[in-house]
Amino acid sequence: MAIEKINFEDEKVRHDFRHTASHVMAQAIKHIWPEAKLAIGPAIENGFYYDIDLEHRFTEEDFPKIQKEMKKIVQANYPLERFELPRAEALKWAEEAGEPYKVELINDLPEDAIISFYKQGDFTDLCAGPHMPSTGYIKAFKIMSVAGAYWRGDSNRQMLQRLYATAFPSQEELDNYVNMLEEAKKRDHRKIGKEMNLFAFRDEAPGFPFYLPNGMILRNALIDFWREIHKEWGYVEISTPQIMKRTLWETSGHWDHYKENMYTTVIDEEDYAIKPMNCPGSILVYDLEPRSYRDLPLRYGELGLVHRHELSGALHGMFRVRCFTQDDAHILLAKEQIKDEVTRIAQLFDQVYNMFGMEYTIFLSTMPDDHIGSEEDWKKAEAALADAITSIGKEYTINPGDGAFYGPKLDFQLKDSLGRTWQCGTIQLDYQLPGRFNIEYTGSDGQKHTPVMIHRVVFGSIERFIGVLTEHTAGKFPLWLAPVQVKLLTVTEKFAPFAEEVKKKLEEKGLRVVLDDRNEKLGYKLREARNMRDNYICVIGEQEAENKTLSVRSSKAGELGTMTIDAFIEKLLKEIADKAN
RNA sequence: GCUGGUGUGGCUCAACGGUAGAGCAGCUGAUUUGUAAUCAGCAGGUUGGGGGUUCGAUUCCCUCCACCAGCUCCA
Repeated sequence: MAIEKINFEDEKVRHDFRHTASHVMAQAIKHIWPEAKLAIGPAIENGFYYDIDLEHRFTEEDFPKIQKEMKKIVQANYPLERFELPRAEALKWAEEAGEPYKVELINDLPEDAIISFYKQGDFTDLCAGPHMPSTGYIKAFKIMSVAGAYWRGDSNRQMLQRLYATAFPSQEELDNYVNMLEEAKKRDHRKIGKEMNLFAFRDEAPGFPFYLPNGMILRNALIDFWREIHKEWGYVEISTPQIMKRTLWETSGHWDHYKENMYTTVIDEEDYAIKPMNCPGSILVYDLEPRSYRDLPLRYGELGLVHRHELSGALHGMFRVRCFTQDDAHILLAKEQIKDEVTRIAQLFDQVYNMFGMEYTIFLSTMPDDHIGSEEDWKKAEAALADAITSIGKEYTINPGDGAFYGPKLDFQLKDSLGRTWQCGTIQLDYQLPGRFNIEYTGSDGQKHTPVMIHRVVFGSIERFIGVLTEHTAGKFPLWLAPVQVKLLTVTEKFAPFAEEVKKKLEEKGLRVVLDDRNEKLGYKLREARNMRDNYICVIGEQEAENKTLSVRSSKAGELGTMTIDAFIEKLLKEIADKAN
């Protein structure tokens, strides 16, 4: 069977290709361990996997053996033959093949379903398809890892083991992919955070980050910017308590719906909870005085520190922590104002994300099955969100039924420099909370009305955003965020006095400068500064001291040659003012 | 929380039943150096915590903790 050229750019082709590869892996496994019970083997974003029972425990040592067998199957170039069976016969097949998971899958198919199989050589698998015409297409593949997974994604059901792998039409493409993974590993924010002294974790506080001096500079710069831009867009800033009474959380519904994730305490024999979300606090502030339609929309910004008891296995550096600061805002407004307000928020988001040089995609999550409120209100709200996005010329993808029980939402996924995506911003409409707290405003008609609430975050959380930025920039932060903006290196100790002078001059302009005048060779100090990703490195020696200049090197642009101190300052101040990447 | 893996000085790693070793970082001394590691010396560890097996445990077993890869969940 001839192998034709395929268009791997096409998502559908990629899917069929990797789906076929998963069958090749399954066949190889059955060759080596005929007793292995197969569950499912779908194509995923960067490859494919197959879930298998725990009878034979796979380890990395098995990978070469499986890959060798896969190679044989690929070389045999078996055609993939599709055939269909009626339900009873399909069940008989699965039982005779000794595949209990397949039996369950067939049983769960609708009565009238067409049950299809794919056969390649001596291996047949239940599968909807489609596939490549033959196994020979799978030129390059690699088993990546083995991990646990629940049967049918249900944590109450038995554990299976999942073999992750990837496949490409050529060895070169596989190599590129593996290189990308290595690059991603080098950018791991946990590693960079340690190297650059940004943040730390300790066994004494799992999931609770410590900010180190350098990380604090970055964090504060980010927060200063956040305050600036929110002031521009008409927000006022508030701060609400960390700990509030149980009764409040009962009113808000968190005590019923979110208790597992809440830290609680007892004060004077009364139950209290540490806030997992900021919204009830904002409501209490709103409710301090009577409100008029003239006050709306009322935009309460809050850098709220929240605590959530996340499962220990879910913790992941700064991406997933147990206490974090949301760059939150709660906007109280009239129903009619939703579209305009969401448009404004989306514009603010756009401004922020563009500034960091990050592209993003928007998802609209619609009404879930367990929703509250009328279907009509939901439809209107979803339409308002959708309109807001199209009105600023953006597109969105619908995630059906993925909204929160209290309202639909827009999620903003940022794309980093390696093409990975991160959920950061979200805009959630909430029809529920204002009613639960009985807050209202007086309309122009003199009647009382219940406002709608919008919850929204731009960064998501300061912690996650710092993690994303670290990986996006590989630690070479934009100058305005960089902990060390300028590192001065003396060639010998003789030039320390001039270096001190330079340092003072730069610091007077508000620049963050570190002077390294240790008695070490220049190459040594330079290497250290580069490893620390210090933004601008200036060498100060005989030449420079004599001419009052600096020899400048940028971590992003490389050697910049010699320039006067004033020219250097001007360049940096402009870069900071522009918030350039 | 579940499955699997890992845990050795500040960092990166070695030894794997028989008194724990290296490089870097640190300290001291010499060197005064021009764009990615100058040389020498010194110091630093009850091998994550607890328990067990053994004449003897970093090594084997149990348990707890933390981390890593996933699952589930999510900012």
